[in-house]
Amino acid sequence: MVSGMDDRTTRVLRHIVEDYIATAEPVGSRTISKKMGQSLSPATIRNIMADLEEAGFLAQPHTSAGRVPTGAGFRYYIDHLLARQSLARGEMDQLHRAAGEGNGPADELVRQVSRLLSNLARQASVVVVSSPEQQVLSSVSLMRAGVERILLVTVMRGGWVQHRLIEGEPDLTGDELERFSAYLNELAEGRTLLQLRARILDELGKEKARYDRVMGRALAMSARALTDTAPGEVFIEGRANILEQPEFAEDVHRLKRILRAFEEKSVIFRLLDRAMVSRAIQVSVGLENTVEELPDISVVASGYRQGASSVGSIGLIGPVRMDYSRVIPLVEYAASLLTTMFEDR
Amino acid sequence: MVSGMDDRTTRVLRHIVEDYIATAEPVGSRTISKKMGQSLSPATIRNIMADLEEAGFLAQPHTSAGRVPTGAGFRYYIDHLLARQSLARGEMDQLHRAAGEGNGPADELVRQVSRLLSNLARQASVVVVSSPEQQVLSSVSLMRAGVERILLVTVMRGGWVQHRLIEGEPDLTGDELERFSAYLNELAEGRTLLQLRARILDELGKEKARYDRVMGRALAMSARALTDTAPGEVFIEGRANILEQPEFAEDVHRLKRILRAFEEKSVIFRLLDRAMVSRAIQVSVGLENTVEELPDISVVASGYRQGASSVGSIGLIGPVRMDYSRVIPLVEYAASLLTTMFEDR
DNA sequence: GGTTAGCACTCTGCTTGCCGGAGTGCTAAC
DNA sequence: GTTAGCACTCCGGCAAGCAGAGTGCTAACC
Repeated sequence: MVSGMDDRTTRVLRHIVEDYIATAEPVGSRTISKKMGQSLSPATIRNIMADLEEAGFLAQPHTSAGRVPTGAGFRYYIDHLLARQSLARGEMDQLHRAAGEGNGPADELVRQVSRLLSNLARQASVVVVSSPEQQVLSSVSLMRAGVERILLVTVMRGGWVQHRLIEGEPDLTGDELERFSAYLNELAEGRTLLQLRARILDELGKEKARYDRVMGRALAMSARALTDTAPGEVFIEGRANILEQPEFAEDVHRLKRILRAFEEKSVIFRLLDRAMVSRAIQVSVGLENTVEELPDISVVASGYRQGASSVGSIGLIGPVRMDYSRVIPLVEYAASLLTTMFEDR
Repeated sequence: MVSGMDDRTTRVLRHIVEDYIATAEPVGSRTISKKMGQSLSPATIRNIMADLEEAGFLAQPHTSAGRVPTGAGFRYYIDHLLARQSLARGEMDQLHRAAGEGNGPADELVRQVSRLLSNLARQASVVVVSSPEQQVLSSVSLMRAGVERILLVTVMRGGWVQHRLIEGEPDLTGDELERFSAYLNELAEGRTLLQLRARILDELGKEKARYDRVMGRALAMSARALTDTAPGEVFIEGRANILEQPEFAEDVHRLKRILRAFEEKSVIFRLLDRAMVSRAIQVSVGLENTVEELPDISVVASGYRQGASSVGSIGLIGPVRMDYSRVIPLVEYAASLLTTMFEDR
């Protein structure tokens, strides 16, 4: 039945969804009839609407209101009926420029792009960066950070920087730190964080035999620091855009739920993780998304890569009633932009 | 006139403000009469209220509503009538524990404390960290960060870590980087970022004479990197608490304004900078605060120090109707906690 | 002379009832 | 299969009415 809808029916569905996206109001048969050039009368449209409602694509808020697309309606629209708008030249340029301005470390880059994406789409934008464990190291350094405190700084190939504090470690001299940093760098050469850890543990066995006390201690300490894994990062920009959407502006409760979610990294991770693994853009509509607390929002997200491996994803979070035809190309472009930016890093 | 208010009048004002803080509703003469143990009849209270209104401390939303404190009313209350609640043992412990958990670099510490402060106060919490230029360096390191990219990492005494990317610099060998890092560290010893910059420029002259090309280039590069100053940081936690307050939950426009402000670092800086320089806690009520876009919010903030110098401030942002008796000690305690935490770093 | 009881007055918020508009579903005719 | 016509439903807005809360004023009280 679903796949068996005839062309006319799907055209009606498309118009309903698009009108609803534009107005946020239930749409009636009259409106659609006009929109379709009066080739069909309102009465006919009503019949078709009844069919669509039966099939689960539309719903009526109450007897004599117009129809509103259901989650399934949106889903069908996105999968089969969506006519993508191509990006305006200007928007592409803006995004490019934003990426250019993010010329600090990787997080700056990502933040700039996210911020602009959020502005262009008038939605809240989210970027997640997966834990960099699988990424290849560019360099490592041990730095003094106060009394009995040492900072282990790791820089990944893409430009991600992390630091972990090692506390309560009796002071090493500057020389020793330098010597050991150099040594660590050798070990790290071309390896991922994970591999480095293994390598260190390996080395630790040998080193012990060689009775170099300082080296031994330093190795043990690094191994320890590299064990508590950093969880990855989340950047959210344009939260205020949420209020641009009438569905949130009116309902304080929903608003509170979504703002709370923004404060929980783990929730955001769960929302975007599907996009992270897949290569194509992901659109989760309402109940489909994996987070029980937020059954009434949509997430449009796409992973970005560095070389062959996915390192994170970028996307938009908003009401189910989103302008997908515009928003999907935007997110795709932003993701591909990040991918190319990371390419030559 | 202001200072000439008799005891009875100020007691009435106090009760009105406190009742209003508790209920967010205009308060009437009857309520106050009861609250004061019926020692005065509602009619008398009404006379006093009329006086207070004339003096500018109260206002009436409309003829037959109760009274609401004005900004001036709150100000007077805070300055003269406030009975501070002492913190509950449990709250102090919680804050302590949060500080203990923030055992990563300084930003972790600050973020944890801010987050808990926000929870305890049920308001949005903000921390600003002033630009670390004036802080004393603990160590410096140059790290490879990809092709023709070098990362300059600086660690301050308090545990603040910064990194700047230097781009388009022809590659130095690992050895050269290490050698130069060591050299930079020597120069940095006990100096602030600002002083280091001066020292480098100084050295640059001499070095040129010595014809060490690598050192010269490295010095020039570092000087360049240290010139574009990082602006300091802002952490905001508990945004969702804003919605706990009826004054914001009802008025979408105000809500939007404040959420937008949260996305602009510079606005937050302006809001908290008075607290940063002063040593005592600062309470700005409504129109008093320096940011035109937000005339109807209050900021309670206090600077925290590291040793003798102020390095930032922590505070709460919320409606003018805040529970100051509770919130002021909380902020004070949080600030002093940060100060002591940074003491032994 | 300050304090208070009493009272008329005002304003809000809630409820009720009513009406027009929008939209539907059904039926019968095309 | 399509459509015109019509009865029906529901919402939103508006006005009227009413109870409740609170005030200001006046006159009496201690």
